[in-house]
Amino acid sequence: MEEQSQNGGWRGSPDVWLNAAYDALLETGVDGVKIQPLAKRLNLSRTSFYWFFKDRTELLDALITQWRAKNTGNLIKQTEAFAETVTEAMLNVIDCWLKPELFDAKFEFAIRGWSVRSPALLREIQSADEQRLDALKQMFMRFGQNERLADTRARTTYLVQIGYISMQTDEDLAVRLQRIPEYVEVFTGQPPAQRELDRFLARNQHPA
Amino acid sequence: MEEQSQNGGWRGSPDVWLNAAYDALLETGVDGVKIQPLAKRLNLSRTSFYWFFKDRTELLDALITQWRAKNTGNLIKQTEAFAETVTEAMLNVIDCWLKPELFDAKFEFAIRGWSVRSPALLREIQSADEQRLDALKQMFMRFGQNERLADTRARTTYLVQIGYISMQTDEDLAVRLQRIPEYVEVFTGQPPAQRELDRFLARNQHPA
DNA sequence: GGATAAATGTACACTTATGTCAATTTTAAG
DNA sequence: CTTAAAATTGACATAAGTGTACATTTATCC
Repeated sequence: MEEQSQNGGWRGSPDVWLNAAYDALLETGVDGVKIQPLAKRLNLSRTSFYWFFKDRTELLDALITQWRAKNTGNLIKQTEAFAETVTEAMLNVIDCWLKPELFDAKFEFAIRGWSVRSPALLREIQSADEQRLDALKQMFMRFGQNERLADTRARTTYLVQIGYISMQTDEDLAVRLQRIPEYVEVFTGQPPAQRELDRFLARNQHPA
Repeated sequence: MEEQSQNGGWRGSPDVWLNAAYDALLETGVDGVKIQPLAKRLNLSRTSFYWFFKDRTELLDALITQWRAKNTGNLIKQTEAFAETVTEAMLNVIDCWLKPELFDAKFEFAIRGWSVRSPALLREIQSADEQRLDALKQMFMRFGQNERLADTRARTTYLVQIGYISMQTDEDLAVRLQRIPEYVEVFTGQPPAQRELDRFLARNQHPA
C-alpha cells in the first residue's frame, strides 16, 4: 500500500512539481522555472500547482532549501575524513568532484547563476563559500601548512572546482581521473603516493 | 560640432541602448535585458528602440560581439608577454585579473550564465576556454614544464580565475594583492622573486 | 454506496512583454 | 523658410505568464 506509483492515482504532488522545477532550473536557469511550462511538461493543469504551493515564490524557496541541504555538508565532511598525509586528504576532497551523491555540480552552477538577481541568495552562497573555504584551510593547516599558504591552497582547490563547474565541461570519468595526480601535486605542493592513488581509483572507478 | 552630448539633441543611439543592455546583463542576467525596462531607464519610448535595432535578438547579438572582442585577446597577449622566469610570466597573466581594461570579469560571468540557455553561445565560450587554456599551457611549457603538468597548471591558473569570478566576491585591491605571492607559488610551483613582485606591484598599485 | 477530502480543471481578470504602423517632432541642409 | 531625413511617440495586435474563484472529478473512509 505504500508504493502507489502506478497510473490512475493522483498525478500531482509537491515532489512532482519540485522535481520538474529542479530539472528546469538546471536546464534553463531560474527564469525557466515557470508554472505554465512545468504544467505542460507534467501534463497537468497549470492551476493545480496552486494546490501544493502558495505561489511561484514558494516553489523557488523550496529549491533553495534543497540546495542548502546537500552540497555544503558533504564537502565539509570530506575535508574532515581520516587521512595520513595531505595528499590523501586531498584525494578525499576530490571524491566530491567525482561522486554526484556528494556534490551536485550542475545544481551549484544554476544556483550561482540565479544569485545574480537575488541578493538574499547571494548572501547565502557567500556564507556557504566561507564555510567550505574554511574547512579546506583547516585541513591544510592540520598537515602543517602555514596559515597564509593554507588559505591560498584552500582557495585554489575550491576555486578550481567552482571554475570547472562554471565551464560546464562534460568530460567523462576516465579523462578526469587522468588529471587527478597532477592536480593533487599542484594543490598540495607534493605528488600523491601510488598506494594513495590506488585507493582513490578503487573507490572511484565504477561509473555505474 | 563633434561633441553634442548636451541636452536637447537626439537622446537615443545604438550605443545608448547597447550600454543600457550591457548594464542590465551584468546586473540581472540576460533575462533582465528587455526592451520595456531599458526604455524606462533611458526615459525613452519603448518603440524607438526599433529604429536602431531590428529586434531584441539583434541587441543580444551585439552584446555577444562585444564580449568576443574583449576578453580572450588580451589574456592570450599577456601569456605571451616578455618574462625571464615562469613566476614573472605568471605575474603578467595575473595583470588580467586586476586590470579591468584587460579582462571584464563581470561581463564574463554574465555571458557564462546566459550560455545555459543558448547552445550557440555555449559553443563559443568553450572555444574561448580552449584558446585561453592552450595559451597558458604553452607558457608553462616554454619555461620547461612537462606537458601533463603544464596542462594542469594552466587549468589551475585559469579555473581559479573563472571560479573567482563565479563567486562574485567583491574584495578591494589591497586584499587581493596580498594573496598574489602565494598564488604564484601554487600555480607555478615556485615562489616569485622579490624584484618580480616589486615590478608587479608598481604597475598594479594605482587603483584610479 | 454516500459523504468527504484531495486533486484537477475551466473561466476570468490582470500584468508584462514583443513588434508593427502611422503619425508627429526634431534636426540639419539648402 | 522649406524640406527631407532622423528620431520619437502612442495606438494596436498578440503572446505568455501569474493568481483567484468556482465547479468537477477521483479516491478513500465509514
